[in-house]
Amino acid sequence: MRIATWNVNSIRTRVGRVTDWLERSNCDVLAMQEIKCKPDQFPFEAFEKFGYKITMHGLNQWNGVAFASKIEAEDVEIGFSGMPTFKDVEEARALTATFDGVRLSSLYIPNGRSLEDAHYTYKLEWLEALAATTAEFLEHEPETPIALMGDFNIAPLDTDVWNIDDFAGATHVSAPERQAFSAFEQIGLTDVVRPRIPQAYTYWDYQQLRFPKNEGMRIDFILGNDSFAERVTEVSIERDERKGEGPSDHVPVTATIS
DNA sequence: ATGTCGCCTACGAGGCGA
Repeated sequence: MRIATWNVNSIRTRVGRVTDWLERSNCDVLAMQEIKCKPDQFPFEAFEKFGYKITMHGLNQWNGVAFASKIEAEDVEIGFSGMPTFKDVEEARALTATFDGVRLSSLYIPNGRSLEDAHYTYKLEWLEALAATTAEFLEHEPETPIALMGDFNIAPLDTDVWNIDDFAGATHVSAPERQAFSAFEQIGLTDVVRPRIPQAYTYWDYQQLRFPKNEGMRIDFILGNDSFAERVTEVSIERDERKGEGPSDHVPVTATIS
């Protein structure tokens, strides 16, 4: 089974590129983030044409997460237990389902905006709650293979950004964010891509020629428990998907499991 | 060069979020 995660930055704008990639990539389950639409706006037919079923959660023009899969999604869960709200508003940032016995989450972690912003506190709380709920799940079902997949909006290592000196005082690299990220490792999840691809970016800002200059960030991850990680046979970061006409600012990250 | 993109409202262009 080949799975992938991709922040598509609007599925309505990107539908052609996403279905083109699915057709070429032999992907069984794609976790998408930032679909940026409500259910009545989602281009279901384009995916159905290529044999993919859509499971989605979108509330408005912001955020939004989904799966496109050749495999039936079972036990679908919107959000997660204890998921924080922002100013009492629930956001469309988490969707979980089981595919052939593998439990996968599509996650769009809050950006944080700046270290002084209320969204930064929200980001840290959101990550802490996700780790707590995941830890509880793993205690009850350690044998179930699971993976948290998505745009974490955190660069865990200094080498995950093009120049760490440019990130002084910025989000994505702060100690609290990195600590929140490492909490997933403490509860038994590991990044299944990094051991096989030690250095690569998954995101390049549209601004300031970041991609031509290869000034990117590694912020999209697949974190699996042991039951998942031991089945991984191959991974990739689809850098070519940042090229050409109308790309997302993120590229797909994939894992093949036996 | 603040070298971009995509959403919204509401019909032109500005505001917001990333």
